Amino acid sequence: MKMSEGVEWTAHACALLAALPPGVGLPANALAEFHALAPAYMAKHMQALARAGVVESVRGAGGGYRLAKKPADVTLWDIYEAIEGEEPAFRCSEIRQQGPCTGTGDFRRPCEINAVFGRAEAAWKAELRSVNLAEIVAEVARKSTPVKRAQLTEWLSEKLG
Amino acid sequence: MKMSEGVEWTAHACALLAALPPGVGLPANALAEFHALAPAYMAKHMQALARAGVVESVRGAGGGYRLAKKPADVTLWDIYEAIEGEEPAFRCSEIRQQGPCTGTGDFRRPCEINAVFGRAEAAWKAELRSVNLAEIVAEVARKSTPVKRAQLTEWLSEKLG
DNA sequence: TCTTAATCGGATACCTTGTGTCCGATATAA
DNA sequence: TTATATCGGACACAAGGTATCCGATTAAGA
Repeated sequence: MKMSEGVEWTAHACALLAALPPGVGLPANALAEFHALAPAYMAKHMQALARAGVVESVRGAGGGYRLAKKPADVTLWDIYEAIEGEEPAFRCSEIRQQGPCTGTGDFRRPCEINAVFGRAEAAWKAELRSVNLAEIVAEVARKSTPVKRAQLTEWLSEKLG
Repeated sequence: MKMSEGVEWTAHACALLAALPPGVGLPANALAEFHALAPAYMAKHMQALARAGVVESVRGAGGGYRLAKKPADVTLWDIYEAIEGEEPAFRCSEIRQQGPCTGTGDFRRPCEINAVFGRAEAAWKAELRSVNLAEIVAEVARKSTPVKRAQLTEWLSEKLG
């Protein structure tokens, strides 16, 4: 079971956007360049985030992507869901209702195996919902260094004009 | 992010094996037939379970697959891991170390985004490890009906000779 | 106002991974 | 010893993720 690497890409991109002043954004090209990623593919992923309402897109020169909400209101779950979609990883196809021993066909009680996987995914989702972009930005900043901070300021001033 | 349906197939197959007397097994054909699944594909998945040590295989006439441990000692996580492998769904490729703002190259502190996804997967895994086959069998039996139980007995006596 | 350049958005090709099947290897039972 | 049942891995096929390009749209500047 592999998660799309688009989740990693966009999570880092959103962390960068969350570090900018409110309302300020960056074009997809810059977001890709910041982590040395394929620009066209990053652009595709940012589209998905825009469709999901995590970011807003601004077309034309000087445009780009900016967060659609406050950093504190965007969780890693929002980003995951934007890229991977709403369907759960485990899909119960009710195979218990197939085969020679299905009896009278009364299957109103939920499938136990599906129930367990459902609880597991709920726990997973809860963990992702518990962390928002503001917290991530704060944590990343805490781990940073003066040199890196200076490089970021320099790079941003170049990109934002 | 989609989980292989082999997880669902083998989870149900193991639940069936867990309901049999200790040491007794069934061939892959029978396990597939019980839920009306593709026999060849079910056989392939059972191979993976055997490699992982969840079940034991017995070749030749009268052979098949049987649980390698007591039902209470096999969790849904064991089955998941046998089919999907050990790698986590989220793979951090350390893109934070790429790009124009990587500074001095000091990245001893873990990547925050990776850390959150790691916690989420740990919670997910813990939930799957908390349920074993004995509990599933008991729960399924509780939800069953006299008609189904009779059909199962009939079917098993035919398969086990 | 018009032109130019920048940027997003969807359509398109490619490649990896999961899905599914078949046949040979092996061991049991007769 | 033979025939049969069963596993195990090698082999095709399909789907979804990866990656790119080009047209549509909009802002900035002349």
